[in-house]
Amino acid sequence: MFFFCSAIDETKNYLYNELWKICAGPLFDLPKYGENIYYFPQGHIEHLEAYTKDDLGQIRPIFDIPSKIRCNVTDIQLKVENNTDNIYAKITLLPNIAEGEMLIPNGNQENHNFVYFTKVLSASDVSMHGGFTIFKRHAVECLPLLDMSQPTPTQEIVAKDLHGYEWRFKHIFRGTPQRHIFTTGWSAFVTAKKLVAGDSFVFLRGENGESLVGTIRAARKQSNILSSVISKQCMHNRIIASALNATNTKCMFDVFCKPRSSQFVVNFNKVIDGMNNKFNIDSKIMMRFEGKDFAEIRCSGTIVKIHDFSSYWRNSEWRNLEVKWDKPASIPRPDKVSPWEIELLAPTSNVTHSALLKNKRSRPIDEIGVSMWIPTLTQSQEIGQSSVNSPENISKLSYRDATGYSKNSSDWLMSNSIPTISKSNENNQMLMSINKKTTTDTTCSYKLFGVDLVQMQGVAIGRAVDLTILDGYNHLIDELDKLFDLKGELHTRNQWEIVFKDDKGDKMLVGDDPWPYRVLQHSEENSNMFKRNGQDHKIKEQNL
Amino acid sequence: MFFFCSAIDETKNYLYNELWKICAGPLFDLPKYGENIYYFPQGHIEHLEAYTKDDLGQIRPIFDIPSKIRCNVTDIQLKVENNTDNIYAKITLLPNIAEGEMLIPNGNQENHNFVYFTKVLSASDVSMHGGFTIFKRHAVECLPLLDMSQPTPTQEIVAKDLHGYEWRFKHIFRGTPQRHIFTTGWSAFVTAKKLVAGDSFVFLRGENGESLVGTIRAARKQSNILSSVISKQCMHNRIIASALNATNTKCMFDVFCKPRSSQFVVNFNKVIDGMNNKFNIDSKIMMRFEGKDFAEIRCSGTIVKIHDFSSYWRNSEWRNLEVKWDKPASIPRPDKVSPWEIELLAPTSNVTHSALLKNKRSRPIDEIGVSMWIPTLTQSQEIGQSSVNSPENISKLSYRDATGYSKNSSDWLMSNSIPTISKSNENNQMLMSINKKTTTDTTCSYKLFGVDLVQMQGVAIGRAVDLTILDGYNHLIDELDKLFDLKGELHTRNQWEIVFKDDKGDKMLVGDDPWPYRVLQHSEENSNMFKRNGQDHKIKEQNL
DNA sequence: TTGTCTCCCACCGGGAGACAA
DNA sequence: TTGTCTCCCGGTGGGAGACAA
Repeated sequence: MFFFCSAIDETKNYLYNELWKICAGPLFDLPKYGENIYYFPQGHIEHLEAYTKDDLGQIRPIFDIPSKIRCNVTDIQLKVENNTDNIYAKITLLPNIAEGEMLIPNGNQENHNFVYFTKVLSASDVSMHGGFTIFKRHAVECLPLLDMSQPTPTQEIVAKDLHGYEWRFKHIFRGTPQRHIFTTGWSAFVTAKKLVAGDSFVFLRGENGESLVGTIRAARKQSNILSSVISKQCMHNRIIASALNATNTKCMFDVFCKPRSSQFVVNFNKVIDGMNNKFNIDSKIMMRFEGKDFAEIRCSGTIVKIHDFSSYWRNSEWRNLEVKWDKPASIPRPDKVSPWEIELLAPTSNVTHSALLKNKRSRPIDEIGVSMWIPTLTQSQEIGQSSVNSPENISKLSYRDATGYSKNSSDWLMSNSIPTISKSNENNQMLMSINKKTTTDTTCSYKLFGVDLVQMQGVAIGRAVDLTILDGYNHLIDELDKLFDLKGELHTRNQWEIVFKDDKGDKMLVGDDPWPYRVLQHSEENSNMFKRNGQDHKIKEQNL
Repeated sequence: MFFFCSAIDETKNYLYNELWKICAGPLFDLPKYGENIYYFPQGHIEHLEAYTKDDLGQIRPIFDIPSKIRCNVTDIQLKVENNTDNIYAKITLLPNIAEGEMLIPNGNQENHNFVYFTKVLSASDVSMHGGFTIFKRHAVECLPLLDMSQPTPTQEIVAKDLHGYEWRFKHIFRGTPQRHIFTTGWSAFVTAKKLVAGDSFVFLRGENGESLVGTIRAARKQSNILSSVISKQCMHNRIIASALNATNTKCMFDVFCKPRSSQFVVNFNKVIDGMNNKFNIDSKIMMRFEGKDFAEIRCSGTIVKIHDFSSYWRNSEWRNLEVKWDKPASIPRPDKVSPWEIELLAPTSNVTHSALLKNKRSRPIDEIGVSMWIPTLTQSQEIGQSSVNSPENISKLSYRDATGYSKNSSDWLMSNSIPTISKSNENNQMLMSINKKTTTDTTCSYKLFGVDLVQMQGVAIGRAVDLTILDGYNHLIDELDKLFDLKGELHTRNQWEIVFKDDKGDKMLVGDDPWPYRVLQHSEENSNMFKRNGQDHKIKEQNL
């Protein structure tokens, strides 16, 4: 059976959204409310065709509709299929008549803290006998603390899934050597969710103690083949009708997007930037993919053909570049890509420079291949019975990628036109200042990603903030507030200002530029995801 | 999940079709190849709406399309949903331009024999402990004989379902008192098919020993809600597009029909006849429904309103009659019906007569209410160890309905314009003659439905044929052949002719008129269906 | 630290007759 | 004849430590 059903509304709190985004993976580009996007009917058809078994061949659109339609996002609903736990987004699009962005209602996007972990399930985890082994780190950081004075400490974990259905797990600390295990309740979960080894389990715990669980299936065969009643022809008609309607009447219409499938709703600027790139035959390009265990992998290739227009869509840029990939890969890769999906690799510094000037979002890449974040956890991570909720216990989780290249932060910084942190200038200092407004230029500086020194009001305090684990300005401010025990004063911004300053002295106020949307993703040596973000165990002490 | 999938082709033998028809129930009017029908887009929308959860309210069709479209049936495929066992028919329709019937390829519709039973499952049948109790009659007549010399006779029954999947049941005769039980394998079947008490189990056994099993769900909540991705709007568009296309281009199109839902493909003559009826306010009418346990029940009512046209469809006769039912019923009944769904009850004999003249398909009804076939099984039905495959053992299964009114045969006979067998003339003689062609008018006559005398070549032999258990002429000829041990001579028709003759001496040759399509259905005191048709135990001896 | 194995035993569910409707 | 009950017992599967990677 193949049911779509919206999740129960009560569950759609911030945790629900966070879980949804974790399940969607880091490469899924969820648009924001009010965002200016391009809708590609051609990509929409391609998207839906992935879910039909009957291949009737390419159907020529009857009507002369544009290959892309500029729209504003007027609604986003994060949903989940009832029986498969597959997630999808219902996105409402309004074709925009006038240029420019919509006025976005500045919803009070409250800042919530949570912790989460994901684990790729082992054969034992899904085996008939026994339960689910929780990594010690995950248990310590994401589960309520057990009463270790007991001989075999036990508690019941209650967590809802995306449907709002409640699951109960017995969390026990036993065995020789001792370990954290989910026993009673786990088997039912595995059976109900039809989990197999290689699938992933996601556990989230919010600041109020509320817990959510989710699943991410390993890239297996697409099991959601649509009913034959809903023919390919019908889907085509539906899409063409929507697109026609959109261009003619400028009425809102809904599209349904699934992660790990054709992304036919793309940010307007991203499309424009991508098309501005001068791709030629033999251009070297790079594209990001989701590899095994949700790690982002980058593949380089060469453009071998450029289709000026599709046979059926006039002047379509959708997958108009044919690419030959440099190396074979275990993941499926398309041979035709769209300009905005890839980055141009500059063969000469000359071209690199022009590309940088033309497209501020592109950046030079030092090394092509897997560029994963390797966590360098300190020994102090072992948390004992002591309270972890005081500023004194706040410490740093330092992540550094294999190349020393601060990927996520550079994305963010580059969008602010601040010089790139890359291998070539990894020793530059990037300062973030929190200045008391009454005072002048005494700054506290933060060592970002283990690169910079840390000061506050001129006093070096040797603490760092990992931007990669933060989701936005409010979150950052929260962290800083807690870091210095400012008791919320930073939030009001009456007494403090937060300034970013690079090594050349250029400054920018926090909030001047949008925090880029991204689902953070850290891959570890065993490729399990881990995110550290919560209230109780948020930031741990680091000895400098 | 909600998958449609065509059954494996190998299973689509005659038994598959018979099982499908049994599951569809007696009221489902499956069209025939080449049949002239009316397609009602309005009814199609209503049909599909029954499977959508979102009620967006009535959507006004944009285009001006006719409320009914005359078509020929060019293909019929009997299908089954993969996970629910719900059956549906894919019917290909060709809008007909010229009047008249299509030339129907006279496919060699081979005559096959089979036996079957259905049982409404008791709480014990689906309970955790134990198996499925088979009624003794069903076991004796439909299952291979057990070796009763054993202390606990046992055999394995292997049967395929509509998907071609093979199920194995241990058939054992045990207990005190002894009874036939399916044990091993039954529980798995119940679990897999998600059967609950009240659902029905169907077992079919063909002449070659092949067995099929099926399920009929009790009228429960419709569980097949379509995906929200497939919106109501999309379905409407699809139907309107199909209908538009049909009227404009005269191209073939497919529709999917489900039993026990709006019948939007209706025989052309049935529609015309229905519309020819002069329905007025306060007209008394009768309509057939499927009651509990698939028994046909008849409900009488009064027309309280006639809509001359629908708001959205011009001159639509679809459900244009509003009915107030005389008595409350446990089954859901529509308050709006279409003329061809109901029969006009004549308040005066005058009107009755005119109705009969106008519409040869209508007939007077003696009694409103349940008119079920009550089997009058003879004691000789107890089959022992003796061979049952010889003509000597052939006997009669006599069915007679509660009113003495030979329902099925009268349908058939009336369509041949031979005087009605009804309560008023139940003592009339209806003769079927098998004449050796070389001889003249010495006839053998058969007592039909226990009314007539039996002769052959002028010799009374006191045997009868129950037309209600036969599916066509070939089947009839088979039975007669076996009845008189003619060793296939009847089939060649070289030496014999088969003639129907009524009490006024009117004759008709067998084969002159199409055997009416019908799924035979006999309801018993416990309302379980039973059909007696097989080879091994086909017709049993009757002492006259 | 964590994956896998095997052992153990409680419990579930299939299969039987008892008994009554 | 057939529906329901209870009893019985064997297999399954959840839960435990052992042990190795």
